[in-house]
Amino acid sequence: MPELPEVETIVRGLANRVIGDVIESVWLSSRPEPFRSPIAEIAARLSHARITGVRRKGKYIVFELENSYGPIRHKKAARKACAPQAHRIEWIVHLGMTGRMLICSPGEPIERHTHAIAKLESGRELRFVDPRRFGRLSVSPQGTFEPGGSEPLDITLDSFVSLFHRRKTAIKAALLNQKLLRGVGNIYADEALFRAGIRPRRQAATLTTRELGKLYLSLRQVLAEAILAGGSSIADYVGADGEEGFFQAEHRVYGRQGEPCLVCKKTIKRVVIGGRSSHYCPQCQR
DNA sequence: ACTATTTCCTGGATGC
DNA sequence: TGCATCCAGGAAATAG
Repeated sequence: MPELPEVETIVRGLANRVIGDVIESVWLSSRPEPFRSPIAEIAARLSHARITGVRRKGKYIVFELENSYGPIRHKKAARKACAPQAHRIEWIVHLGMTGRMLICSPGEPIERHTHAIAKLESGRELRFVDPRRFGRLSVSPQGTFEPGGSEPLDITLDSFVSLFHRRKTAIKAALLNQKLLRGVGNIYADEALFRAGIRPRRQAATLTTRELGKLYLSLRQVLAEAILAGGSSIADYVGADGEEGFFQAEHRVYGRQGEPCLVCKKTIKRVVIGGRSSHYCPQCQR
């Protein structure tokens, strides 16, 4: 499941290979689930667009595009604001659980569950494949796409503390809430809580400032380490190049229920919080 | 304004 | 072997 470090890895891989390339044509599947903009609009905006950048926002991949058509005309909003940057748009992709953005040569067989193919001038193809169709794909005028929440690697300690210190929910649920922090998913929430010595069920508001400080550092540390390792690859996830990250070897609690804690040897537990499996050490986490 | 629950999806694992 | 059932989970929608 691609979370912040995986998406960051994918984005870096994509940026190296598609920036400057031009989308010649686009094919979109007739299954509408992944598409969050009208199919005709996606096709029109992507076709003949030059890819000028690829960025990550939370768990979203943002392709920055320049095309020769006019601005996207959304109902009433931003009509005047569009004028000066009329040709700049963003192609937004969320990989959901099982989504992958592949760079392929045209001869490669089309995988089952391929929902979008962008043919590039360089002769390669960008393919969006997603068996479970939890992934999302849309286009929007540049600068208008703004998922809620703060980037965990940019937020200050003070802002981080103020996000959580009054929350009534379990800290695990709060970490997964994308309106607070964006990009943190199940794996890194569990790993950060383990490193901080905090049980996932603890109500956020009961955490001391000291504990929140520890969590802040733990989260940033685990995300940074995972990015350096190229992300985790579990079952469905493979990077843009098709290579796998290797951070999963560093997981200390995620998926290790029943196994001994690497620190104290107590058995790692698995519980469900807010419908999400949560893994923790009953000895090291309080 | 929050919080909790449900929904969407398929393939792999499990059990009989 | 075959078939049914369960489970994984991000985020939007819905309900409380």
